[in-house]
Amino acid sequence: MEKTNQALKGTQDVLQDAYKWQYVERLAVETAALYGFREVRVPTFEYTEVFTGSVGESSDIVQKEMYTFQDKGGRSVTLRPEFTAGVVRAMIEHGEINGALPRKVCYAGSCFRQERPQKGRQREFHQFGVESFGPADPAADVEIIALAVAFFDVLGLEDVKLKINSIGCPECRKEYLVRLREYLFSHRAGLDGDSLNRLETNPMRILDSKVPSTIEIVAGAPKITDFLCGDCSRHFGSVLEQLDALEIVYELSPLLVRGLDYYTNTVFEFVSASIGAQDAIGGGGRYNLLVERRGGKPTPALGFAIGLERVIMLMEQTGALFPEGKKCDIYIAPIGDAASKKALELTAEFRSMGFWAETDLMNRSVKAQMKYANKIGAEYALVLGEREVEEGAASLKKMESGETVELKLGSELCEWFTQARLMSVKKELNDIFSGGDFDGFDEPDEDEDFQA
RNA sequence: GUGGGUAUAGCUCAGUUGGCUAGAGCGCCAGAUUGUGGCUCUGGAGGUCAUGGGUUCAAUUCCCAUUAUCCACCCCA
Repeated sequence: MEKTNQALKGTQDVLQDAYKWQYVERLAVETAALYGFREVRVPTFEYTEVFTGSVGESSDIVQKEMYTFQDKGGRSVTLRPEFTAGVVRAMIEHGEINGALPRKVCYAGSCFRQERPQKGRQREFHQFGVESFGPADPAADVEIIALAVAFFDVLGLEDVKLKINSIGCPECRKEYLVRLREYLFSHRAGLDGDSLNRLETNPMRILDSKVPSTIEIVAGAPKITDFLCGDCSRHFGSVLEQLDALEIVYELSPLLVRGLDYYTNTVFEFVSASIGAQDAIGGGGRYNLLVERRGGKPTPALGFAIGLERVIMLMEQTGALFPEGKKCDIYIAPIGDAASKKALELTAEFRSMGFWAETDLMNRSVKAQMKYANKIGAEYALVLGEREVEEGAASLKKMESGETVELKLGSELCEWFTQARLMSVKKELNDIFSGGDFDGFDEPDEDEDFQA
C-alpha cells in the first residue's frame, strides 16, 4: 500500500512561502520583458523522443534521470527534464522561426528528474529561462547574459559568479577531440572509472570531473579555446569584449563543458558559493545546430535556464529581502445574528471596493475574533454589536495604535477608507522620492480623524 | 545507483546508563477581562517515541531490517 498522506520523494509543498515564488517569478518575467522576451507556455510532457533527440542519448539526463512512461494510447511520453527541447519543438511545429526574427521567448515552470535529492536538488524543480531564436551575432549571447545578470541584480543577489567558455563548433572540435583523447589516453592510468568510460563516449565531459586525481591530469590537458576556428574564435572574442563594455564580470573557464549535447560555441554558468554542493544557479549557451537537427529551418539559437529553488535558497541565505505579502485591510467582528448579517453586507462592500476584508466564520467571541484579526495583521477592526446595528454607527479601531474613530456604517465608512488608502499611497510615494529633489506630496496625516 | 548522519507533540528540540502517567519552549484552544487584539498569569487539547521484527521479567531506549529525511558522490538548474 502506498503512503497517500506523504509527498513523493523529491517533491515539495509550498505553504507559507508562495509569496516568495510569486515575487521571483514576477521579477523574472518582468526583467525578461525589458529585453524583449515574451512568455510562452509549453506542455509539461512530450513525446520521449523530443528529449532524447535534443538533450542527447548519451547524456545522463536521458540515460538515467527521466520520468518516462507509456500512456494509455501506447505512446512513450516523458515529463520534461528541461525546457529547451520542448520550446524548440513548439517553435518548429508552429513555424515561429519562419516569422520575424529574432524570436525571443521566456518561460517558467516545473521540470522533473529522478535523481537522489539533496540540498538544492529536487525531483520536481522549477526553472525560469529564455530562448532566443535567429541571431548568430555575439550581441545575442551578451544580451541573454546581461538579462540574467540584471535578474540577479534586481533580486539583490551579489555573490553570483559568471563562468564562461566556448566549446566551438563541430569543425573546430574535430581536431581538439583527437588531441584531447591522445592526451587523456596517455594519462589513462591516473583516471577514475567514470572518466575512463567517457574517454570513448564523451571525452570533453572529463574536463569538469571532480575527482582530485583526474583534476590534476585535466589541468595539463589541451584547451578547446586554443583550437577554435577563425569564426568561433572571433565570436567568442567579441562576446567577451562586449561583456567588458557592459562591465559584466566573468571568469574564463576553459574546463566548463555542459552536460547537454546540443551546445555549440558560447557556454556559461552562474555559480554561488553559498548554497552547498549544487552551486550552479543557472546556465546556458548557444545551440546553433539544434533547430536544424530537429527538422526545422537552420536557425542559430541560444538560451539559459535558472533554478528557482536555488535562487530562492540563495536569497534566504544571504538575507536578500522579499517584499512582505499584503495584509488584511479590515476585520469585521460581529456579535449576534443581526450583526452577522450586517457584517456580511459590509464585508462584501469592502471587497467590491478592492479591500481585503474579513469577518467571522467560526462563530467566535469578540475577544477571539480580535485575536484573529491581530494574527492576520488586519490594519483595522470594526466590532458590530446590537448597539452598532441599531444606531447604524460603529467605532473603527486602528490595530497598530489602538485608536478608534466613530463612523456611520454607510457611505461615511467607505469614504473614510478610500481616504485612508489615498493617504497610504501618498506616503509610499513620499518614501520612494524622499531624499531626492522631489518636492513631495503633502505630508500624509492619517491620524487626523482619530481622537486620542 | 553509492556512502555517511538523522527519525520523540503542529514546529524546534530535551530525555530515558532498559523500569511508574515521556517533557520543555514556541504554536493552537480557553479563562483571568459579562463586547475589543498585542504584554502577563492560569488551565486545556495534542504523542502508536517512523514502521516491522529480535534480545529481555520489562524496549521509546539495545540489536537487525525496512521506510522516510538530510548531506555528499554522481549529475545539473
